[in-house]
Amino acid sequence: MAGATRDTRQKDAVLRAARGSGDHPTAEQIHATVRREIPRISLGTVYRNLQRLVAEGTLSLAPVGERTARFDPMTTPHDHFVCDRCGQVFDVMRGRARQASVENLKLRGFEVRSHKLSIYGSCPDCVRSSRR
Amino acid sequence: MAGATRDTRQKDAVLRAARGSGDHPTAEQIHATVRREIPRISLGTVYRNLQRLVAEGTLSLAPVGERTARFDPMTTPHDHFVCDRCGQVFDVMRGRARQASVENLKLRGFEVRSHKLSIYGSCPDCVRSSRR
DNA sequence: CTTTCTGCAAACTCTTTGCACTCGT
DNA sequence: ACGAGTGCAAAGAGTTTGCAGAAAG
Repeated sequence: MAGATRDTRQKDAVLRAARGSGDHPTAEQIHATVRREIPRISLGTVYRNLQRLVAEGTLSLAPVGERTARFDPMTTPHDHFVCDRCGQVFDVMRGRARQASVENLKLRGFEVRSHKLSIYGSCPDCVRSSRR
Repeated sequence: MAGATRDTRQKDAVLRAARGSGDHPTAEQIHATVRREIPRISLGTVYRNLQRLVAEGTLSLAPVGERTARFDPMTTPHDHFVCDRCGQVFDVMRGRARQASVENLKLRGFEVRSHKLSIYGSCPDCVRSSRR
């Protein structure tokens, strides 16, 4: 499942930029970084490679509720804290209960105001029609 | 806090359309609905009123990870299930533990594949600088 | 060699905004 | 009357795409 797309200089540079950011960069930020290495790389190419990397599971999308997509180099399951003021996104270790994550953040000096949980999968109707 | 903005025919119609949809409609869908009542209403006006209603807490934003915003007439805290196949968004009652919500959905015939938790608030740095 | 990827620029989608006018209070 | 809201059309941000040429396997 890993080698579905070709290995290009651009794709490699995009992945390294995403991983090296130590953050949850936008496509623009990744483009800016990669340009230092490949000055003529286009934003379109960055987007195409980000898509491939997400499809391959090498990157994931951070669920910040903004208009701009943010890419996440950490692919193991974890949660996120989004700061309302400065916009920074922090990784949060995942516990079984929501309450645990929240308490832990508070102890570390975060002020928690709200949270959103989205669950993904197939609804009963779609499960049924796929079995037919 | 409720009467910050004026009460117009358009705003009222937008709210009724969002509530009457029985779903998590997009701005376009709301526009289409309201047009049956106010044919000359513009999409810009729909957006402006949706913004006001969200700011007033009368509507909220459903955190589906799509590009298009979806508005949610239910303003009491709850979670969401998003079907990967048909795109429908379901409301999920909120329990203390994530596990509880997930188990409950499975019992009701949903197939759960993943979930995303985003926590919002202020990070330690911003908390500190706001107290100064 | 063939197929996929690239750079470029144009197109697209969703949302916001400036303006002159209208309506709520 | 005055300020906030409206319709319209144009602009904006973020992302996608068609194409001719370049590069990977």
